[in-house]
Amino acid sequence: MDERRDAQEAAIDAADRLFYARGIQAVTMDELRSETGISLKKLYSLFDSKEAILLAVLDRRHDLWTSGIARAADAVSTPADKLLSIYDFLHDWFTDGNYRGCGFINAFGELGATVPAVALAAREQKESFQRYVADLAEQAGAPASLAPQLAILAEGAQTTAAISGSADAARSAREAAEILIDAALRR
Amino acid sequence: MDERRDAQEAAIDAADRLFYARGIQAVTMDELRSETGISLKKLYSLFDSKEAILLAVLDRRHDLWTSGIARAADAVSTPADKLLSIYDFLHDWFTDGNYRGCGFINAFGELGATVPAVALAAREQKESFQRYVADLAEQAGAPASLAPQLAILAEGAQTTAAISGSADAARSAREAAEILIDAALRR
DNA sequence: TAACCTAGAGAACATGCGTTCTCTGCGCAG
DNA sequence: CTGCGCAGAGAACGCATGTTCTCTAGGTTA
Repeated sequence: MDERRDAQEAAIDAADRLFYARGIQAVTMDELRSETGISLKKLYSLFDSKEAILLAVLDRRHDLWTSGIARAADAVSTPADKLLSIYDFLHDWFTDGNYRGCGFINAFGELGATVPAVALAAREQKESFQRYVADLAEQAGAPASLAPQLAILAEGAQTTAAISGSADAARSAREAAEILIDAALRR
Repeated sequence: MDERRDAQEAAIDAADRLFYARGIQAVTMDELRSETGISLKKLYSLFDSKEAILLAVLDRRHDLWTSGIARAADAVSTPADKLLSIYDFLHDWFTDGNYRGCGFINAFGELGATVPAVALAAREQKESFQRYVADLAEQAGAPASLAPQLAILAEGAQTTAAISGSADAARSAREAAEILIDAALRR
């Protein structure tokens, strides 16, 4: 009987879409009900609270991000190319039409100060990404200073693309990353 | 009789502090009243709505940002050093204890999708910064590709510092900027 | 077939919030 | 000194929202 899981997944899916598109507090539980076709009673039997739904959404977003950059990395072979593939992944994301920034940064700005679990989820997501970049940079033989620089480029591209509405930031970040990687390996 | 202006400034000041520290929707008008000592009636005679207060807050934040980076730039002489001074300014900001990310990005994430004026204010702020960087990069004799890269580093440093709670991102961004500027001028 | 039980729908509740309304008290003119 | 007008404080309003409660319908067992 994992129709409970199915219902949870459907709710998380709809919540993710609504929260991301409009902001978390702008989405009411009633809207989530009409969007999913799941009654409020059922929603509250699947999750403890709206906050619990949000945390599940962030969890899933973390998984999607992780598998997305891993898939992009699988398409190339060297560690340096895997690092650069991050910005190609970002470019694809930016151009998908519904892009509105990093969901973790948005959630952090809106609720990070009042809901500690949200701040924690954002921190964990960013730390995990930093580790991913650091691992690849080490494999490429670069000094430890490179990884934070590349991660900052990825973060900056995300917010720049969100506010400008253009995907150009991904290209600029990739160019910058190429130069930084070159410089780090050249020495 | 510019005690009206004074009262407005005081309200904007308190609203900025509260909105920035906790998020906009987390701050009630009643809290703004008790924090400023200005009655609700008076607040609503000074501003049309809570949204109007927020827009005034963003306006002031834009002015403070602009004058802040200008002051940092005044301390050095070459265009390249002025570009690098941006990251020193960021480092000072990150270490001031109450740093919680870029106010425009936070406002954009929370309300950008539902309040068009907020999205507009964020876009204008970022465009203005991009122009500032582009002007300095041109004065330095760098190709047009440099400015977006440096702006992305600044944006990324802001979000990284916000979520990690550390000011290290400013140092990493400055190191990266030095390399990118060098590479852009060398060729 | 009948009694019981479970699960679900959505009405209801309590609270909180942006905004408005009313009443008080002070200053000033006559 | 008295009556008038105005600014301001904060109580009140109406609405929206997260959460809970009740009532119904369908299925299962004896």
